[in-house]
Amino acid sequence: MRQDARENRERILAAAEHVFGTRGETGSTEEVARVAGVGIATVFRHFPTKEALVEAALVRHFVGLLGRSRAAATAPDPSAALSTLIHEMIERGASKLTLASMLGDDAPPAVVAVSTELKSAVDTALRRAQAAGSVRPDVGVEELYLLIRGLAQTTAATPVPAAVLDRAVEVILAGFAT
Amino acid sequence: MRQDARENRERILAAAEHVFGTRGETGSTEEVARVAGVGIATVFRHFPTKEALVEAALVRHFVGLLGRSRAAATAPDPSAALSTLIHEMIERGASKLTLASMLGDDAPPAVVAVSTELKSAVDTALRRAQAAGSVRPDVGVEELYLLIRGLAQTTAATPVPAAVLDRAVEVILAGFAT
DNA sequence: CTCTAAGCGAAGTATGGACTCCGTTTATGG
DNA sequence: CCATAAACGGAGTCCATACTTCGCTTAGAG
Repeated sequence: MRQDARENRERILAAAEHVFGTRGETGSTEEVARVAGVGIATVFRHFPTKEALVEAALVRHFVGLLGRSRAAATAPDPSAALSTLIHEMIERGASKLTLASMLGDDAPPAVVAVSTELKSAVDTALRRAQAAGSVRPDVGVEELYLLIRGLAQTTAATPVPAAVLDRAVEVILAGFAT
Repeated sequence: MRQDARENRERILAAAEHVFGTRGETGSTEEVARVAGVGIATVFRHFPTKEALVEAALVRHFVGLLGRSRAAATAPDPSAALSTLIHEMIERGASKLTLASMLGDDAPPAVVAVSTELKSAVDTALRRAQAAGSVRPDVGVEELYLLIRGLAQTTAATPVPAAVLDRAVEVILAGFAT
Protein backbone atom coordinates (compact mmCIF):
# COMPACT_ATOMS: atom_id res chain seq x y z
CA MET A 1 0.00 0.00 0.00
CA ARG A 2 1.25 3.44 -0.91
CA GLN A 3 2.21 5.91 1.78
CA ASP A 4 -0.43 8.53 0.93
CA ALA A 5 -3.12 5.86 0.81
CA ARG A 6 -2.29 4.81 4.35
CA GLU A 7 -2.36 8.40 5.56
CA ASN A 8 -5.70 8.99 3.92
CA ARG A 9 -7.09 5.84 5.48
CA GLU A 10 -6.13 7.11 8.90
CA ARG A 11 -7.58 10.55 8.29
CA ILE A 12 -10.82 9.03 7.06
CA LEU A 13 -11.11 6.89 10.18
CA ALA A 14 -10.47 9.87 12.42
CA ALA A 15 -13.03 11.93 10.53
CA ALA A 16 -15.58 9.12 10.69
CA GLU A 17 -15.06 8.87 14.42
CA HIS A 18 -15.73 12.57 14.82
CA VAL A 19 -18.67 12.88 12.46
CA PHE A 20 -20.54 9.74 13.52
CA GLY A 21 -19.63 10.25 17.16
CA THR A 22 -21.36 13.61 17.27
CA ARG A 23 -23.99 13.46 14.53
CA GLY A 24 -24.97 9.84 15.04
CA GLU A 25 -26.12 7.89 12.06
CA THR A 26 -27.37 11.09 10.44
CA GLY A 27 -23.82 11.94 9.45
CA SER A 28 -23.26 11.47 5.74
CA THR A 29 -20.33 9.89 4.00
CA GLU A 30 -19.80 13.11 2.12
CA GLU A 31 -19.30 15.00 5.35
CA VAL A 32 -16.75 12.44 6.49
CA ALA A 33 -14.90 12.96 3.22
CA ARG A 34 -14.97 16.73 3.62
CA VAL A 35 -13.68 16.59 7.20
CA ALA A 36 -10.96 14.15 6.13
CA GLY A 37 -10.03 16.46 3.27
CA VAL A 38 -10.42 13.81 0.58
CA GLY A 39 -12.88 13.11 -2.21
CA ILE A 40 -15.88 10.93 -1.56
CA ALA A 41 -14.61 8.23 -3.92
CA THR A 42 -11.54 7.84 -1.76
CA VAL A 43 -13.70 7.01 1.22
CA PHE A 44 -15.50 4.32 -0.71
CA ARG A 45 -12.30 2.90 -2.11
CA HIS A 46 -11.00 2.30 1.39
CA PHE A 47 -14.31 1.15 2.86
CA PRO A 48 -16.73 -0.45 0.39
CA THR A 49 -19.87 0.59 2.28
CA LYS A 50 -20.85 3.09 4.93
CA GLU A 51 -21.39 0.24 7.35
CA ALA A 52 -17.85 -1.02 6.79
CA LEU A 53 -16.58 2.45 7.60
CA VAL A 54 -18.53 2.59 10.83
CA GLU A 55 -17.33 -0.88 11.72
CA ALA A 56 -13.68 0.02 11.15
CA ALA A 57 -13.96 3.15 13.28
CA LEU A 58 -15.63 1.13 16.01
CA VAL A 59 -13.00 -1.57 16.10
CA ARG A 60 -10.26 1.03 16.31
CA HIS A 61 -12.01 2.61 19.25
CA PHE A 62 -12.63 -0.58 21.13
CA VAL A 63 -9.05 -1.66 20.71
CA GLY A 64 -7.92 1.55 22.41
CA LEU A 65 -10.26 0.98 25.33
CA LEU A 66 -9.20 -2.62 25.57
CA GLY A 67 -5.65 -1.58 26.37
CA ARG A 68 -6.84 0.60 29.20
CA SER A 69 -9.06 -2.03 30.71
CA ARG A 70 -6.27 -4.59 30.56
CA ALA A 71 -4.13 -2.15 32.51
CA ALA A 72 -6.91 -1.80 35.07
CA ALA A 73 -7.16 -5.57 35.36
CA THR A 74 -3.56 -5.81 36.57
CA ALA A 75 -3.06 -2.56 38.47
CA PRO A 76 -1.92 -2.79 42.10
CA ASP A 77 -4.92 -1.01 43.65
CA PRO A 78 -8.04 -2.73 42.28
CA SER A 79 -10.61 -0.26 43.53
CA ALA A 80 -8.76 2.83 42.31
CA ALA A 81 -8.16 1.11 38.99
CA LEU A 82 -11.84 0.35 38.59
CA SER A 83 -12.75 3.94 39.35
CA THR A 84 -10.26 5.22 36.79
CA LEU A 85 -11.47 2.74 34.22
CA ILE A 86 -15.08 3.81 34.66
CA HIS A 87 -14.13 7.45 34.24
CA GLU A 88 -12.17 6.70 31.12
CA MET A 89 -14.81 4.55 29.56
CA ILE A 90 -17.39 7.24 30.01
CA GLU A 91 -15.23 10.08 28.79
CA ARG A 92 -13.43 8.41 25.95
CA GLY A 93 -16.04 5.81 25.19
CA ALA A 94 -18.83 8.20 24.44
CA SER A 95 -18.54 8.41 20.70
CA LYS A 96 -17.72 4.73 20.49
CA LEU A 97 -20.99 3.75 22.03
CA THR A 98 -22.92 6.09 19.80
CA LEU A 99 -21.33 4.26 16.93
CA ALA A 100 -22.15 0.89 18.44
CA SER A 101 -25.79 1.72 18.86
CA MET A 102 -25.85 2.73 15.22
CA LEU A 103 -24.91 -0.74 14.08
CA GLY A 104 -27.83 -2.33 15.83
CA ASP A 105 -28.46 -6.04 15.99
CA ASP A 106 -26.32 -7.10 13.07
CA ALA A 107 -22.97 -6.26 14.62
CA PRO A 108 -20.18 -7.63 12.43
CA PRO A 109 -18.01 -10.43 13.89
CA ALA A 110 -14.93 -8.22 14.18
CA VAL A 111 -16.80 -5.76 16.38
CA VAL A 112 -18.40 -8.50 18.46
CA ALA A 113 -15.01 -10.11 19.02
CA VAL A 114 -13.21 -7.05 20.34
CA SER A 115 -16.30 -5.95 22.25
CA THR A 116 -16.52 -9.30 24.01
CA GLU A 117 -12.87 -9.15 24.91
CA LEU A 118 -13.33 -5.67 26.32
CA LYS A 119 -16.23 -6.82 28.43
CA SER A 120 -14.26 -9.67 29.91
CA ALA A 121 -11.41 -7.32 30.80
CA VAL A 122 -13.85 -5.02 32.58
CA ASP A 123 -15.27 -8.08 34.29
CA THR A 124 -11.84 -8.98 35.61
CA ALA A 125 -11.28 -5.45 36.92
CA LEU A 126 -14.64 -5.56 38.67
CA ARG A 127 -14.11 -8.97 40.25
CA ARG A 128 -10.74 -7.90 41.56
CA ALA A 129 -12.31 -4.89 43.24
CA GLN A 130 -14.93 -7.19 44.74
CA ALA A 131 -12.28 -9.60 45.97
CA ALA A 132 -10.52 -6.66 47.61
CA GLY A 133 -13.77 -5.96 49.46
CA SER A 134 -14.38 -2.47 48.09
CA VAL A 135 -17.30 -3.34 45.82
CA ARG A 136 -20.52 -5.08 46.83
CA PRO A 137 -20.53 -8.68 45.67
CA ASP A 138 -24.12 -8.87 44.40
CA VAL A 139 -23.53 -7.00 41.13
CA GLY A 140 -21.85 -8.09 37.91
CA VAL A 141 -20.45 -6.64 34.72
CA GLU A 142 -23.89 -6.41 33.20
CA GLU A 143 -25.03 -3.78 35.67
CA LEU A 144 -21.76 -1.88 35.46
CA TYR A 145 -21.85 -1.98 31.70
CA LEU A 146 -25.42 -0.81 31.57
CA LEU A 147 -24.69 2.21 33.72
CA ILE A 148 -21.52 3.09 31.86
CA ARG A 149 -23.15 2.72 28.47
CA GLY A 150 -26.07 4.86 29.52
CA LEU A 151 -23.92 7.68 30.77
CA ALA A 152 -21.57 7.53 27.81
CA GLN A 153 -24.41 7.49 25.34
CA THR A 154 -26.15 10.43 26.93
CA THR A 155 -23.05 12.58 27.21
CA ALA A 156 -22.31 11.84 23.58
CA ALA A 157 -25.79 12.89 22.51
CA THR A 158 -25.96 16.14 24.46
CA PRO A 159 -23.17 18.15 26.12
CA VAL A 160 -23.10 17.77 29.89
CA PRO A 161 -21.15 20.02 32.29
CA ALA A 162 -18.07 18.21 33.57
CA ALA A 163 -19.03 18.85 37.20
CA VAL A 164 -22.42 17.20 36.75
CA LEU A 165 -20.89 14.23 34.99
CA ASP A 166 -18.29 13.81 37.71
CA ARG A 167 -20.91 13.83 40.43
CA ALA A 168 -23.01 11.33 38.49
CA VAL A 169 -20.02 9.01 38.21
CA GLU A 170 -19.40 9.44 41.89
CA VAL A 171 -22.98 8.44 42.62
CA ILE A 172 -22.46 5.26 40.62
CA LEU A 173 -19.23 4.49 42.44
CA ALA A 174 -20.93 5.09 45.78
CA GLY A 175 -23.72 2.77 44.70
CA PHE A 176 -21.22 0.06 43.90
CA ALA A 177 -19.32 0.42 47.16
CA THR A 178 -19.90 -2.02 50.01
CA MET B 1 -63.54 16.70 13.75
CA ARG B 2 -65.05 13.48 12.58
CA GLN B 3 -65.02 10.42 14.80
CA ASP B 4 -62.89 8.24 12.51
CA ALA B 5 -60.39 11.06 12.07
CA ARG B 6 -59.89 11.25 15.81
CA GLU B 7 -59.41 7.50 16.05
CA ASN B 8 -56.88 7.54 13.25
CA ARG B 9 -55.01 10.38 14.91
CA GLU B 10 -54.69 8.32 18.05
CA ARG B 11 -53.58 5.23 16.19
CA ILE B 12 -50.99 7.22 14.31
CA LEU B 13 -49.60 8.65 17.54
CA ALA B 14 -49.41 5.20 19.11
CA ALA B 15 -47.71 3.81 16.02
CA ALA B 16 -45.24 6.72 15.93
CA GLU B 17 -44.41 6.11 19.57
CA HIS B 18 -43.67 2.48 18.85
CA VAL B 19 -41.76 2.91 15.60
CA PHE B 20 -39.62 5.88 16.64
CA GLY B 21 -39.18 4.51 20.15
CA THR B 22 -37.54 1.36 18.87
CA ARG B 23 -36.05 2.30 15.51
CA GLY B 24 -34.94 5.80 16.45
CA GLU B 25 -34.90 8.43 13.78
CA THR B 26 -34.34 5.72 11.17
CA GLY B 27 -38.02 4.86 11.33
CA SER B 28 -39.87 6.07 8.27
CA THR B 29 -43.21 7.79 8.05
CA GLU B 30 -44.39 5.03 5.76
CA GLU B 31 -43.72 2.45 8.45
CA VAL B 32 -45.70 4.50 10.95
CA ALA B 33 -48.58 4.56 8.48
CA ARG B 34 -48.38 0.82 7.94
CA VAL B 35 -48.32 0.07 11.68
CA ALA B 36 -51.23 2.45 12.23
CA GLY B 37 -53.14 0.77 9.41
CA VAL B 38 -53.71 3.96 7.44
CA GLY B 39 -52.40 5.47 4.22
CA ILE B 40 -49.35 7.68 4.26
CA ALA B 41 -51.36 10.72 3.19
CA THR B 42 -53.47 10.37 6.31
CA VAL B 43 -50.38 10.67 8.46
CA PHE B 44 -49.37 13.88 6.72
CA ARG B 45 -52.85 15.31 6.90
CA HIS B 46 -52.81 15.03 10.67
CA PHE B 47 -49.17 16.07 11.10
CA PRO B 48 -47.79 18.36 8.41
CA THR B 49 -44.19 17.17 8.77
CA LYS B 50 -42.34 14.24 10.26
CA GLU B 51 -40.95 16.52 12.92
CA ALA B 52 -44.45 17.61 13.95
CA LEU B 53 -45.37 13.95 14.31
CA VAL B 54 -42.39 13.25 16.53
CA GLU B 55 -43.16 16.35 18.57
CA ALA B 56 -46.77 15.34 19.12
CA ALA B 57 -45.78 11.84 20.22
CA LEU B 58 -43.22 13.35 22.59
CA VAL B 59 -45.63 15.77 24.20
CA ARG B 60 -48.16 13.01 24.77
CA HIS B 61 -45.47 10.96 26.47
CA PHE B 62 -44.17 13.73 28.68
CA VAL B 63 -47.65 14.62 29.80
CA GLY B 64 -48.14 11.07 31.04
CA LEU B 65 -44.90 11.15 33.00
CA LEU B 66 -45.74 14.55 34.40
CA GLY B 67 -48.79 13.17 36.14
CA ARG B 68 -46.73 10.49 37.80
CA SER B 69 -44.03 12.85 38.98
CA ARG B 70 -46.63 15.24 40.40
CA ALA B 71 -47.98 12.32 42.40
CA ALA B 72 -44.46 11.57 43.65
CA ALA B 73 -44.01 15.20 44.67
CA THR B 74 -46.93 15.00 47.08
CA ALA B 75 -46.82 11.38 48.27
CA PRO B 76 -46.60 10.75 52.02
CA ASP B 77 -43.29 8.83 51.97
CA PRO B 78 -40.82 10.96 49.98
CA SER B 79 -38.04 8.40 49.64
CA ALA B 80 -40.30 5.56 48.51
CA ALA B 81 -42.02 7.96 46.12
CA LEU B 82 -38.68 8.97 44.60
CA SER B 83 -37.69 5.36 44.16
CA THR B 84 -40.95 4.55 42.42
CA LEU B 85 -40.66 7.60 40.22
CA ILE B 86 -37.17 6.64 39.10
CA HIS B 87 -38.31 3.15 38.23
CA GLU B 88 -41.25 4.47 36.27
CA MET B 89 -39.26 7.04 34.41
CA ILE B 90 -36.77 4.45 33.28
CA GLU B 91 -39.31 1.84 32.31
CA ARG B 92 -41.96 3.99 30.73
CA GLY B 93 -39.71 6.84 29.72
CA ALA B 94 -37.40 4.85 27.50
CA SER B 95 -38.97 5.49 24.15
CA LYS B 96 -39.73 9.07 25.12
CA LEU B 97 -36.11 9.88 25.60
CA THR B 98 -35.14 8.23 22.37
CA LEU B 99 -37.59 10.52 20.72
CA ALA B 100 -36.28 13.54 22.58
CA SER B 101 -32.72 12.90 21.51
CA MET B 102 -33.95 12.69 17.94
CA LEU B 103 -35.21 16.25 18.01
CA GLY B 104 -31.83 17.60 18.97
CA ASP B 105 -31.17 21.24 19.74
CA ASP B 106 -34.19 22.76 18.06
CA ALA B 107 -36.79 21.37 20.44
CA PRO B 108 -40.15 23.00 19.75
CA PRO B 109 -41.63 25.27 22.47
CA ALA B 110 -44.42 22.84 23.31
CA VAL B 111 -41.91 20.11 24.08
CA VAL B 112 -39.63 22.42 26.00
CA ALA B 113 -42.55 23.63 28.11
CA VAL B 114 -43.78 20.25 29.26
CA SER B 115 -40.24 18.95 29.62
CA THR B 116 -39.30 21.85 31.89
CA GLU B 117 -42.38 21.29 33.98
CA LEU B 118 -41.51 17.61 34.30
CA LYS B 119 -38.00 18.42 35.43
CA SER B 120 -39.23 20.77 38.12
CA ALA B 121 -41.64 18.13 39.41
CA VAL B 122 -38.79 15.63 39.62
CA ASP B 123 -36.74 18.30 41.36
CA THR B 124 -39.43 18.71 43.97
CA ALA B 125 -39.60 14.96 44.58
CA LEU B 126 -35.82 14.85 44.99
CA ARG B 127 -35.67 17.80 47.39
CA ARG B 128 -38.39 16.30 49.53
CA ALA B 129 -36.41 13.07 49.82
CA GLN B 130 -33.34 15.09 50.75
CA ALA B 131 -35.30 17.05 53.36
CA ALA B 132 -36.46 13.74 54.80
CA GLY B 133 -32.81 12.80 55.17
CA SER B 134 -32.85 9.74 52.95
CA VAL B 135 -30.88 11.24 50.05
CA ARG B 136 -27.44 12.84 50.19
CA PRO B 137 -27.71 16.63 49.95
CA ASP B 138 -24.82 17.25 47.56
CA VAL B 139 -26.60 16.11 44.39
CA GLY B 140 -29.26 17.81 42.31
CA VAL B 141 -31.77 17.07 39.59
CA GLU B 142 -29.09 17.33 36.93
CA GLU B 143 -27.26 14.27 38.19
CA LEU B 144 -30.44 12.33 38.75
CA TYR B 145 -31.69 13.25 35.30
CA LEU B 146 -28.43 12.31 33.68
CA LEU B 147 -28.45 8.86 35.21
CA ILE B 148 -32.11 8.27 34.44
CA ARG B 149 -31.76 9.47 30.87
CA GLY B 150 -28.76 7.27 30.31
CA LEU B 151 -30.44 4.15 31.58
CA ALA B 152 -33.68 4.88 29.75
CA GLN B 153 -31.88 5.59 26.51
CA THR B 154 -29.83 2.42 26.67
CA THR B 155 -32.71 0.17 27.55
CA ALA B 156 -34.65 1.68 24.66
CA ALA B 157 -31.82 1.01 22.23
CA THR B 158 -31.15 -2.59 23.23
CA PRO B 159 -33.26 -5.00 25.27
CA VAL B 160 -31.99 -5.50 28.82
CA PRO B 161 -33.06 -8.29 31.19
CA ALA B 162 -35.40 -6.96 33.84
CA ALA B 163 -33.25 -8.36 36.65
CA VAL B 164 -30.16 -6.51 35.41
CA LEU B 165 -32.08 -3.28 35.01
CA ASP B 166 -33.51 -3.60 38.50
CA ARG B 167 -30.10 -4.11 40.05
CA ALA B 168 -28.72 -1.15 38.12
CA VAL B 169 -31.51 1.04 39.43
CA GLU B 170 -30.80 -0.24 42.90
CA VAL B 171 -27.15 0.74 42.51
CA ILE B 172 -28.22 4.25 41.59
CA LEU B 173 -30.56 4.44 44.54
CA ALA B 174 -27.81 3.20 46.85
CA GLY B 175 -25.50 5.84 45.41
CA PHE B 176 -28.02 8.53 46.17
CA ALA B 177 -28.65 7.35 49.71
CA THR B 178 -26.99 9.14 52.62
C1' DC C 1 14.46 11.01 -14.93
C1' DT C 2 10.86 8.26 -16.53
C1' DC C 3 7.37 5.16 -16.72
C1' DT C 4 3.53 2.95 -14.84
C1' DA C 5 0.36 1.32 -11.75
C1' DA C 6 -1.82 2.80 -7.79
C1' DG C 7 -4.45 6.49 -6.07
C1' DC C 8 -7.32 10.42 -6.52
C1' DG C 9 -11.66 13.59 -7.09
C1' DA C 10 -15.62 15.51 -9.73
C1' DA C 11 -19.45 14.36 -11.96
C1' DG C 12 -22.47 11.21 -12.40
C1' DT C 13 -26.60 7.20 -11.22
C1' DA C 14 -29.96 4.91 -8.35
C1' DT C 15 -32.60 4.24 -4.40
C1' DG C 16 -35.23 5.48 -0.47
C1' DG C 17 -37.95 8.48 1.98
C1' DA C 18 -40.45 13.01 2.92
C1' DC C 19 -44.20 15.22 1.17
C1' DT C 20 -48.41 16.30 -2.54
C1' DC C 21 -52.43 15.55 -5.79
C1' DC C 22 -56.63 13.88 -6.82
C1' DG C 23 -60.25 10.62 -7.55
C1' DT C 24 -62.91 7.64 -4.27
C1' DT C 25 -65.11 6.52 0.08
C1' DT C 26 -67.72 7.44 4.25
C1' DA C 27 -69.55 9.80 8.44
C1' DT C 28 -73.33 12.49 9.81
C1' DG C 29 -76.75 16.57 10.05
C1' DG C 30 -81.18 17.37 8.20
C1' DC D 1 -82.04 8.11 3.54
C1' DC D 2 -79.56 11.45 1.06
C1' DA D 3 -76.55 15.09 0.16
C1' DT D 4 -72.25 16.90 1.04
C1' DA D 5 -68.21 18.00 3.07
C1' DA D 6 -64.77 15.81 5.42
C1' DA D 7 -61.49 12.13 5.34
C1' DC D 8 -59.09 8.63 2.98
C1' DG D 9 -55.36 6.01 0.16
C1' DG D 10 -52.31 5.23 -3.48
C1' DA D 11 -49.68 7.03 -7.17
C1' DG D 12 -46.90 10.21 -7.96
C1' DT D 13 -42.74 14.32 -7.33
C1' DC D 14 -38.53 15.85 -5.56
C1' DC D 15 -34.54 15.83 -2.92
C1' DA D 16 -30.86 13.76 -0.13
C1' DT D 17 -27.46 10.49 -0.04
C1' DA D 18 -25.12 5.95 -0.74
C1' DC D 19 -22.38 4.27 -4.23
C1' DT D 20 -19.86 4.16 -9.37
C1' DT D 21 -17.33 5.67 -13.38
C1' DC D 22 -13.58 7.51 -15.56
C1' DG D 23 -10.12 10.65 -16.91
C1' DC D 24 -6.33 12.93 -14.32
C1' DT D 25 -2.41 12.95 -10.87
C1' DT D 26 1.44 11.27 -8.43
C1' DA D 27 4.35 8.08 -5.65
C1' DG D 28 8.21 5.55 -6.08
C1' DA D 29 10.89 1.55 -8.30
C1' DG D 30 14.40 0.92 -11.81
